[in-house]
Amino acid sequence: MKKNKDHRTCSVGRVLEILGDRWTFMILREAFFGVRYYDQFQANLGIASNILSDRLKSLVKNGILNKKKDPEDARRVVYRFSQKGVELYSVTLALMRWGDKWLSGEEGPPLRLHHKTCGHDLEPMMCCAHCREEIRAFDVSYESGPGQDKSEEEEAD
Amino acid sequence: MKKNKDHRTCSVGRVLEILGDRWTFMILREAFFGVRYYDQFQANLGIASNILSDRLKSLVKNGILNKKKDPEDARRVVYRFSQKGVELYSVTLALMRWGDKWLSGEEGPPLRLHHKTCGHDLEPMMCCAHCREEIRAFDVSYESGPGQDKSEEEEAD
DNA sequence: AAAAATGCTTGCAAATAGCAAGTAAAATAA
DNA sequence: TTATTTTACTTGCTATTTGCAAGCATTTTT
Repeated sequence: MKKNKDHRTCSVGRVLEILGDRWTFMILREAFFGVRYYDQFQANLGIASNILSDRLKSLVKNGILNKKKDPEDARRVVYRFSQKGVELYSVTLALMRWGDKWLSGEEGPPLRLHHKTCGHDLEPMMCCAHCREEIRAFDVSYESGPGQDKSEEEEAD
Repeated sequence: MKKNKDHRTCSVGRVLEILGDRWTFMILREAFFGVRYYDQFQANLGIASNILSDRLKSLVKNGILNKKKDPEDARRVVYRFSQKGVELYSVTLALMRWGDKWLSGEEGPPLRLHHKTCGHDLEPMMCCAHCREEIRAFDVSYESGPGQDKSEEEEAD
């Protein structure tokens, strides 16, 4: 991808530079389902091995996955989430929830989630940490934060 | 992308078939910031015009954006979110929140969000709609749902 | 009537992904 | 102890996708 101008800098652009391709997030999804080894990723996803290798390297480089030798079998390499990586779970849930609602056919969603914490079926929801109300797009306004690049800033439209 | 085997079918794979490329989600981010016209998307993102055209078509085809002529200027085409599309806001927030936390430098996040509903700064959080607790990966368990493809189902690992 | 704005399309070059084969290190089987 | 298999890759080539520059058809402004 050409480096985008990302005029109105926000973190979404930065994240998508790491995760915004056709495979990276699928790899993470597998990892959230417990996959840890190269051959499992390959078998479950049907991804070309050079691409898988490249994406795993990128995820490790970006501190999302940690790579280490399996102490039980030195041929094996174990890929595990770092704290940074495991916190992408909210993105996974947001994607899954939207897909369950809008892309499932008559049959309903392919997977059911259960919230062990409260014992109920899990319906993930993006809420305000302060008031715990569900967040809708038109309830949010934006101001430039401390990390905004002033040289590129412009009026709201 | 080669059609992936998506062995353990879940909605994330379906969603990423629509949104999982280098540009589609950036286009949606711009739309969440109020962009409605072709030339604005192009100027803000620096995307090639053939690719932008292709992605907008795909978003319209998938019912995420609606396309209509601007009644005030017949040259202009207005792209607006459908309900299906606007509900991708939770994904946008999840990405932004993670990027703010993990990819901002010393300076802090580039954008500050304000929750008009409660009047406080917005810290988006993925929570359980039932108990309103924050969801963490290891608090969730999975069962196959009604839409699971039985022919491909396998034991948990 | 001519020029400019807008939203595209087209053709070609460059970058990226996919496929099949090969390799190196470690484990297991003969 | 050697041969075979497993695992995690790499390499070289082909196919697909993206980027760039130019062009085009409406509609609006001058």
